[in-house]
Amino acid sequence: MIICMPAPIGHTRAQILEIARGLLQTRGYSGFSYADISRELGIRKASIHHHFPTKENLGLALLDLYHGESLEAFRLASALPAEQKLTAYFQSYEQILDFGDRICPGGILEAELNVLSAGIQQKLRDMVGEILVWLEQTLSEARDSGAIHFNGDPNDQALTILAALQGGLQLARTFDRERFDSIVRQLKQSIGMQT
Amino acid sequence: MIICMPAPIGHTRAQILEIARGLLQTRGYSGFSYADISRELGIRKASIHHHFPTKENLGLALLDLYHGESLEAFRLASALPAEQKLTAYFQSYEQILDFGDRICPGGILEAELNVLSAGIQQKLRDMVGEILVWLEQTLSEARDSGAIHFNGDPNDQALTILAALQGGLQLARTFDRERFDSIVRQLKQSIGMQT
DNA sequence: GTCTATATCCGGATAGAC
DNA sequence: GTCTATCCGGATATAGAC
Repeated sequence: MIICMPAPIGHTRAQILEIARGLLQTRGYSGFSYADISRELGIRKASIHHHFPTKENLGLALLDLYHGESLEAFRLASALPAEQKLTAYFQSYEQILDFGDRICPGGILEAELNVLSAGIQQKLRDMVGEILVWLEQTLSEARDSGAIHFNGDPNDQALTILAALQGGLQLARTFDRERFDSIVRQLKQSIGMQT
Repeated sequence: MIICMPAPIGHTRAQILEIARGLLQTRGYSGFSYADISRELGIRKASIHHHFPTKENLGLALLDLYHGESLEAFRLASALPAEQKLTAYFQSYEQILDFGDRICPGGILEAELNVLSAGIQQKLRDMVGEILVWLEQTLSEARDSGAIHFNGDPNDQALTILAALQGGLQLARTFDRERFDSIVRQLKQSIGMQT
């Protein structure tokens, strides 16, 4: 006897977020629509509005998702020595390229900043700000332990690395993946990290 | 006796391009419309279509404008010693921030790559590709002359610097200008360039 | 070169039946 | 939770008068 399996609670919501994430990272915030999600998921636009009444709701939920994943990654890395934390950090950007046409969500939202609602802008700032703090602390920690070497302010280093990775993904998609590998190689070398 | 002064030939066209440039760099390609230009310039949308029949025409013309300015900057710098060429290059990014809310056109178009027509994508690649070649050559030249010092491939350095400046403008607009100054300081230090 | 007027399409959003 | 149907506004684009 076969019992009809109801979809898990929140399953559709999660699917919408997964599809929207891909669209955001490939086409940008103003570059995707409810119709795009509808087509990919096979349900009507109105059904998507049931889960996310407005596009701003959807955008904020996406940022919550990214933020949660970011915190989880920091938690998982927290037990590792600082140098391995940095390795994992670089890898997280490399993985974005494995999905083909994606770039990092922070980069695309920063590029579109002025067309985003104030609420989304603020969440973006909060999230990227946290990543910068984590990176700065991790760079300090790694330098103190002797695992890496650089002169100057760890804050400057963190900003430069984040900016270069973010811009690097954009360049890689415009040209080819090798350009991103070059940038990672160069960044690691500049802080004396073995590749 | 006052004679009515006709607008110079091509004057309106130039004004449209100037306004569109500002809109592109603040709101992105899909973030601005003919209505925005119409409002700022004080002529009707249909009149703008007379000068640029389609938005793709306008986008291509903007890229031609940027490309021409880039070539002119290289020409002007060509007589300078390599270190001063690099100084001028960094300054050209700093100047973008003086306009307030702008970021670099290459960065924003790369972020929006997948919503651009094939023609615009190609022109973008051509232009950014030329800048990367110029930067790589200038870095080699400056290193050979002893003005700067770095290990590794000048191609990797050029990519990293371009990516960091591009990403740096996006970060600066999201947070504050000081972050961009930090990145420039860090980049200069990493190639042993005095600030 | 600029205008009015209009066509067409698309995006976000809502009402109400099932 | 999903559907059909519909609204509204905005965006690109065209026709044709001045």
